[in-house]
Parts: sequence; structure tokens; C-alpha cells
Amino acid sequence: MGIQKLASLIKKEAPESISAVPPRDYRDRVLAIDASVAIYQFNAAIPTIINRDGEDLSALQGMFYRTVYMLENGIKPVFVLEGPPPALKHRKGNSDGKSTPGHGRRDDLEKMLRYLGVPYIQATGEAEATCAALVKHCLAWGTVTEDMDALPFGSTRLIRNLKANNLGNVEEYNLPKLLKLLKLSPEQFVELCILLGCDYSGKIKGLGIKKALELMQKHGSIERILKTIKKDRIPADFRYQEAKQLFLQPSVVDVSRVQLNWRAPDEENLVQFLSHEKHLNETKIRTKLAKLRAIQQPKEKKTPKKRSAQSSLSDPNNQKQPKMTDFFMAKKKSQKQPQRRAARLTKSGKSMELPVP
DNA sequence: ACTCTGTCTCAAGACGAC
DNA sequence: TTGAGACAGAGT
DNA sequence: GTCGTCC
Repeated sequence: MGIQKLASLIKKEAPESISAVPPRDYRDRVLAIDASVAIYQFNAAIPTIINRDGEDLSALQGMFYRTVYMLENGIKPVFVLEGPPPALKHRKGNSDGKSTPGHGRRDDLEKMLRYLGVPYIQATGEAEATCAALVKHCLAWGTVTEDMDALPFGSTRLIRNLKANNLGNVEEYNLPKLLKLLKLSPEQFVELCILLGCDYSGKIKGLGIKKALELMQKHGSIERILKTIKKDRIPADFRYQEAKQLFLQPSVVDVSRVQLNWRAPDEENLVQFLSHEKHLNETKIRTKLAKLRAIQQPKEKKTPKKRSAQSSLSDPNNQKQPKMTDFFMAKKKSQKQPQRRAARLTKSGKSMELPVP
């Protein structure tokens, strides 16, 4: 998944585009969280936690703590839930329906996020793409994911390693800086990513990070590079034009309609849900929530106007961060179009297929 | 001889008590 | 599963 | 910091 070698390419060829950032620096910033990657990691990494009803709580518990951790740091997370993948995507194993082990879990996650007062968005396709769209339109500061795909999708900032456990700094990748250092246009960068190997296309054997970058810098496009390469090295499924389209014009949520709103956690409902219904330890949940409340409340009292949080204090590197004062949760029902409703419902099923170029 | 790619292996989350 | 690091072996 | 536990 993702572009496997992109991270090592950047670390080797343009390390200056990565900075180490303490999580505190994201205070009051909106970060788009790629929920699918996080969920997957929780499911894969943790020794499975099963409650008395036989439910796997690994992801739910992990997401709870990690989300609270972000809130404690003053981060405004917006979760992006994965939609159906483009048909071109090579996926091993799963694909549709029941093999996705978590329809129930996704509902659980949504419920928990609502009680936490954290907004989420149902993507129409790859979560990375919608995260990137939010960032591009200044609705979010950056994308939090381990999946480097967010960069070719155009997320100007990609944040890795934002974990509760991680005492150190996160890694922030800066896309404009990266393009400048690599001396590539955004389009050329996307093509470079395809050469490195992405989910949407086969890959030319023998082209690794060094050669791919060198050739792209020298020739400027895959089309011209292909002329310099023996045909037998090009695999039959090297459909780079289609892959390029999927990166440059992916299916994303209509961000102009997205409105985001953060509320204080609903502690009683959280305890009811997480502890009484899902049987997570009530004391731990309450302790955590009390700590969060202690962090959040004094702040709101000190700064009766939300504005004051903005440019005034604490943030040496603050810039055009989007203002998130009175957004609210996605859709107004008044002018809701049936289409949006349909898109919304997609989460529950496979009703919608993506148009594939 | 050196550089690069491909393959293998391993670890993986968060908490709190100590 | 994924990603990162080590290493071996192919390519130049 | 390390380690045992989370359900």
C-alpha cells in the first residue's frame, strides 16, 4: 500500500523537506486523520483485546486513547473514513463485503467520535485523497497518516508518527519544499511516485529510487523516459496514465460543503458506550476524560473569545491556519441534496461504484 | 569495486506501576 | 498486513 | 525506562 519507497527517497534525497515537530506545535490546528491506516495498525499491532461479548476492541480502544491524546494537545482532528477504492487498485485479499472485518467497528468508531465531539467525513474514495483535498483547501493544516500516498494526492503537509506513546517529535513532510528540492513539478512528482511503485499500476523492474529520480529529472516525464528503456522491461500492467489521473483527479468529497465542528466530549455517553456497552474499564475511561476536561476547561475560561487563541501567543511559526470557529458537522439538512445523502449512506454498504477513467 | 534493487526479517499501541 | 533496516546479489 | 496488562 502506498508508495513504498517514497519515504526512503525523501530521506535520502531531500531530508530538508522533513522536520521534527513536537506535537504541541499543532495546538489549535486542524489535522485530517486517515482513519483507515490507523485502524489497521491498531488491529495488526496490538495483541488482540477481546471483551466478554467476543468483540475485538483493539481499534476502538486505540483510537480512543490516540484521539484523546490529540485533544489534550489542543489538536483539532477531523477523521476521514475510507470509501470504496478505485477499481484499478491492486488489492490483495479483501475488497468488498464481508472480508472487511469491521462494519460493526466502523459504526462503533463513528459513535465514539460523535461522543468525543470530533467530526468525521465519509470519503468517496481513498481517504488520503480527501485528506489532501481538505489540506489543499485550507480546511486542515496537514494529513496525519503513515501512508505516503497523501503527498502525490497533493497534501502539502504529511504528518507521521503522531502517536500517544511517542514521546519524541513527529515527522512533518512539506510538499512544496520537497518539490523544490527535487526540482520537480507536481505532475512530475506524481509520475515519479508511479515509477517508484503505487497501488494503481505495475512497476518497471530495476528502477529504484535513485534511477527513477534521476531519469525523471533528466527527461521530465514517464512518456519520454519510456523511450529510453527497453520494451521488455515494461510490464503489461504499467498503466501510468490511468494511475496519474487517479492521483491528480481522485474522487473526493466536495470540500466546499464540508463544515467542521468540535464540541466538548459527552462524558456520560462515552462511559455508557465504552464501558457499559463495550466493557472497557470504566475507571480508566473516566480518569482519562477527567484529565482531558481539566486541560480543556481552564483554557476556555481564560479565553472567552475564541479568537484570542489565534495569532497572538505561543505559536512562533503560525501562518494562515484555517479558522475553525463556527463550523458544523458536515451537512445541513435543509439544503441537502439526495446525492449527498446517497454518498453518506455509502458507508454502510457497497451501493456505490466509482466511475473509473 | 561500487551502486542500486529486491528480498528477507522483525516489530508493531497505550497505559500505569514499578 | 505495513515499514524499516540488513544483506545479498544483480547490474554497471 | 522497562515491563506486564488491557478484555
